[in-house]
This record gives sequence, structure tokens and C-alpha cells, in this order.
Amino acid sequence: MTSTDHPRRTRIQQEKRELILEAALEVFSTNGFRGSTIDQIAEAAGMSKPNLLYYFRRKEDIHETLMQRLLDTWLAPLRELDDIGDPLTELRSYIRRKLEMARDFPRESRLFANEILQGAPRIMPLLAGELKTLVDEKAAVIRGWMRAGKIARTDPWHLIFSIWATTQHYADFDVQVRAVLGPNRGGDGRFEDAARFLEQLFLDGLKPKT
Amino acid sequence: MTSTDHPRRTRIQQEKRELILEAALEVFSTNGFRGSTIDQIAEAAGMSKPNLLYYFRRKEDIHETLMQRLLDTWLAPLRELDDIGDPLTELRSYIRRKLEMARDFPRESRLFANEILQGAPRIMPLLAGELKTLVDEKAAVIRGWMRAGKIARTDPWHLIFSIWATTQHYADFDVQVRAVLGPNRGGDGRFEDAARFLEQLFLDGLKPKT
DNA sequence: CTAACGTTTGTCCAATCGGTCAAAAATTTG
DNA sequence: CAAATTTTTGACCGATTGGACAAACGTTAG
Repeated sequence: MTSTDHPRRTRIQQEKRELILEAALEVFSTNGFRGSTIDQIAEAAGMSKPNLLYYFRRKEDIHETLMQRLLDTWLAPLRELDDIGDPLTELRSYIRRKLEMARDFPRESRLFANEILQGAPRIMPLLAGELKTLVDEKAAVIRGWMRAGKIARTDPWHLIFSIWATTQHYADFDVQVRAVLGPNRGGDGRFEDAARFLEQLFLDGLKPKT
Repeated sequence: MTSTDHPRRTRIQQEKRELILEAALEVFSTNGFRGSTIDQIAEAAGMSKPNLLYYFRRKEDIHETLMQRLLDTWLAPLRELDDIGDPLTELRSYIRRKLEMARDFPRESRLFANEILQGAPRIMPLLAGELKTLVDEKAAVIRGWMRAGKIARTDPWHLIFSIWATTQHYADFDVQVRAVLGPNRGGDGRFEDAARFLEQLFLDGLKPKT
């Protein structure tokens, strides 16, 4: 075994497949699945359409591979949410990590958003399975913190939703955010502003009444 | 003049155009612009494709009409945000109104989200113009409340973003929300749960330190 | 009735779609 | 080197796309 991946592949196949997936991420994330064409992806990857189809038989195969890889990376921050540390610190760093992902991987966020928006036809089983299991597990952790009086009592699931929504907003709605903030405040500093705001919003809202 | 609209139109034209727009809202909001076909819209509207094209010359015309109408309705809650009442009450009812729109007009929300996700190619001028103006105006109102000590000091723009994000999340990511909450908690009551959670999150976070 | 007008449809078109295939080109292997 | 294998490409296919168009149909006014 030369690699960690399933099928036996040459070095060229590894590289070209990676090239295609990178191009497909760009195209799919801005046009959605049905709105993207193989030609677009092929051109973005710098190869001919039949050549691309030599590495991925069908358009759906590219999208599927992309989504599988995505979900792992995407849920990593939530997996790290741990029962060990201080609850407020844990939540604060979860929010920070999630916001950093929105900043550093906006295309992945938009790819995911596109899929969900259109009814998640290709990843629904993952949502109801793997994702629900993970969220339920972490919701139980958060509930434990509430029972221990470490954070204010509220709905853990909706708390997680609100963290997802507020952080991913800066990736998915980036165009709108920049348009509204204008050239000055919409520059590179907007993520630091967002981080400061979100920290205040969530922490002061979650702080137990003493 | 028989109507309030621009061009002179017969009664049948008014009705059929409305029928088409309703069908197009359904199709565009779930497939995006490029992912939707005229045939799909025509079938959903119960008419033939050439017949549909008799009322709207181009596919883009339907989308454009839809977006123009949408923006007014969509920004209505924010326009109502007023300097008159009690600041915390004003913000709380803004959040409630926005959440009600996510519940009652999810297709409109998804249509808008689709457009923004794909870089807002068709409504960018509106974002940088009308929308920015309105948000800046309301941000000034909120800033006034902060200066008066009525609510905690924070970034008004990002506060508005966070309200948009958290409320629209229940329309745009509805599939995911229901999948994660499961059959019991994901039923009709999920919006009331969300309303309770959001009220707690925002109000306790915005309450001035006394 | 008929003429005028508004509405609907069947047919057609060029462009584009996802995908195939055989052959050429490049690379690896002996 | 030559043979075997992998990679790349041009040409092509049927299906679907957005849209055009003239003919047919329905309705109403005189």
C-alpha cells in the first residue's frame, strides 16, 4: 500500500484528481450543482472535458467526493468541543474556530450551503445520521454545563444552530456583508470586528446570572 | 388607468403573470436561477412553455420581477425598526418579525439566499445602494440607543447581520434543522423554540450592565 | 355574422448539456 | 530499443436548454 485512499492510483491520477476537485470546488460553490457544467470545471482545471471524465466518470462523482471530504473538515470544530475545559472558554473558542473556517474556507461553506438550500438531495442521509448523532452528543455536553450552573439555561440545539448561522453568514453572504459595510469597514478587518461582536453577543448572553 | 402597475395589462395578463411568478418562486428557490428551466416553471404554472414566454419574454425577466418584489417585502421589518419605542422592545420585536418571515415565507428567503450565494450577479446594485443606505440608517438609530445607555455598546452592523443570520437560518437551512432536531422537536414547534432561544440570546446579551 | 384583438399551441432552431469512443500521444516497463 | 500501459484528445451522440414564429384558437365589439 502506497497511500491511504481506497483504490490503487498512480501519482498522476492523485495529482489530477486533486486538481479537478479544487476546480470543482470553485465552480460548484458559486453555481450550485445543476448550475455548473463539466466544461466549466474542466476549463478551470486546465484540461479537456474528456480528460476530466477519464478521472471522474460522472459529474455527480466529483460532487460526491467533494461533499464527503467536506463534511469531515466542516464538523471538526464541533468535534473538538470538549467537556474537559471551562464551558464558556470552550464555547468561545468553538465560535472563534467556526468563524476562522468561514474566513479561510468560504468556498467549502458555500458548497455546503448550496446543497442544503436545494433540499440536501445528495447528503440527506448524512444529516439525519452522522450529523444528528454528533449534534445530539454535543447538545448533551452543553446541557450538562447548564445543569451544573456553568452557563445559562437555554436550548442547546438552537444554540448550536445560532453559532452555525452567525459564523457561516460571513462566508455564505460575504457579498452582501461587504456591500453593506462598504469599502472601509468591509475590508480585511471585518472578520475581527465580527469576532469581537459575536464574542460579546454570545458570552454576555450565556453568562450565568450571579 | 385601471391598475397601479406600469404597463397597461388585461385582467388575464395580471392573473397569468401572478400564476407564473408563484410557480417561478417555487422553482427558482429550490434550484437556483441557472438550475431552473423554463419548462419546469411552465409545468408548475400549468401552461405550455411558449405560453409562458408570451407573458415573460425571457427567463431573466421572471427572476428580475421576482427579486424586485422580494426586496421590498424582505426589508419591511427592518424599515419598521423605529426610534420611538423602547430600544430593547424594538429589537425584540424586530427579531420576532424576522423569524416569522422565515417561517411564513421560506421560499422568498431561499430565493434571496441563492442569489447572494452565487455572488448576487443580478442584484448587486441594490445591495450597495438601497440596502446599504437602509442599514446605515438603522445602524445610526441603534448607535443612538447605545450612546444613551439603553443597550450595550457593540457593533450595530454586525448586530443586524447576526439577526439576519439567525432568523433566516430557519428558512434557508430548514432541511438541516429538521434533520438534526428529529421528528419530535423538529415539528411545528421548532419556530417557537427558536423564538424563545433567540430572545434569550439577544436580550441578555444586549442588556446594559446595571 | 365578421373583423379585431388577445391568447394558446405545435413546431422548429441553434446552442449547450452530460457523456461515449476510438485513436493518438505520452509514459512506464521489460 | 520495443512492448505494454496510461493519459490525452478530437470527433461525435442523443437529450435538453432558452427562445422564435406562424398558425390556430378564443373572445369580444360592432
